Amino acid sequence: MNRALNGEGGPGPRWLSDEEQRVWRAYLHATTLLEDHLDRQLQRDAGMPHIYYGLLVQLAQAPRRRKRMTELAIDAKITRSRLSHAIARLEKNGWVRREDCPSDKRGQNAVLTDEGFGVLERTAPGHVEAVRQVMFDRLTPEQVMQLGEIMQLMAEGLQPQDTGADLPWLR
Amino acid sequence: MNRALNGEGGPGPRWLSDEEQRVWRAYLHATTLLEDHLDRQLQRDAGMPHIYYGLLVQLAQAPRRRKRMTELAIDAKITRSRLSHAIARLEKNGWVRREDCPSDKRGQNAVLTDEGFGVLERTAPGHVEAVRQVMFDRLTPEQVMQLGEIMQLMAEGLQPQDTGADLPWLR
DNA sequence: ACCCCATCCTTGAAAGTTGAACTAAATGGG
DNA sequence: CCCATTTAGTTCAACTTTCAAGGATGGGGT
Repeated sequence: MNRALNGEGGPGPRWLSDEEQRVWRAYLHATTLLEDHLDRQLQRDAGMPHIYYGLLVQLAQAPRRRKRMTELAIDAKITRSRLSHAIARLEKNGWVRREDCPSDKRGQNAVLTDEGFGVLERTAPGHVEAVRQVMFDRLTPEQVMQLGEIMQLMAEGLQPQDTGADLPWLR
Repeated sequence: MNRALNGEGGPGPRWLSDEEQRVWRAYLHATTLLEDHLDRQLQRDAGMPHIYYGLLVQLAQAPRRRKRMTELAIDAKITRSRLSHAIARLEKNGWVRREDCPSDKRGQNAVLTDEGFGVLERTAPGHVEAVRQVMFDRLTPEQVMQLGEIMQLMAEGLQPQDTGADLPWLR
């Protein structure tokens, strides 16, 4: 990441060009500021961090406002462990409750309560406005499209996948 | 964020269009996957999370490999409190040490040790490679340029600034 | 000199996250 | 039917982050 660290003469790492460094820094700068901004906005207006809010949104969109824990974890891109803690907290708030899964006795459903839905109804407009102010009100429609494509491409390189090393069926 | 939450008839919140929702989700998806990816990569290869690595990079780039705590906190976009804890941890690792600021007895400099610099030398290539694989190897030069501009614009809407409310000189 | 207040940084407790270990239940081949 | 394996979810300990409070120094006005 830093040219000053380059001190050898081999084929060496492919350092970033000045332009690439500039873009990478802009990316880090913007994404961290935005995440901090949304975390504060939601902590203030909804009493929970962004990721917890996202869990409620997922549940609100799910059929019958409920979802299996593992599925929810995958959709929200968090570990099952983290989800366990998060749901425990949301349960204390009365916004979510747990429910045994009828078809699989190991399973749990997280269910959005009416109170939880109410919180979303009250806070979603402010949240959307915050997102809009930072992203969509500042970009041209063309840039929005470009951003969508770029993020799509980056995500494709990050799909939870094997590293390619040490796969049993390759040994 | 969710049309299903819209239940009133007033002027109402400006919900996101389908296209905007798609882009927003792609953004969240890609940025969280990337941050997780880099955190794991660095935790594995360098024994610290991405943000701590960033602190070492800042110090490596600073004159005499040292920086005032507050300045470092601002550059790394974290609170002073968080920085205090982080530097304490890096100090335990022997990668950073604290130094009283000669000109201001309240001040502290964080100084990158030779060991800390060594860690960077060893791990920077792998980190750059990780960044490259996800971002620069997957985007066209034009997309890289577009991303830079977009991130620049978004950051401008997020500069640590007043909310516009309760400014003393407006009362 | 003195006082007031801003700035610099740290601290401690509470909240959140992580990764590994663990329990329970489902699954599938002998 | 049995046992080994896999899957679902929780729990524990270690670590990180946040928030509010606090101690110390600097600086400007009087």
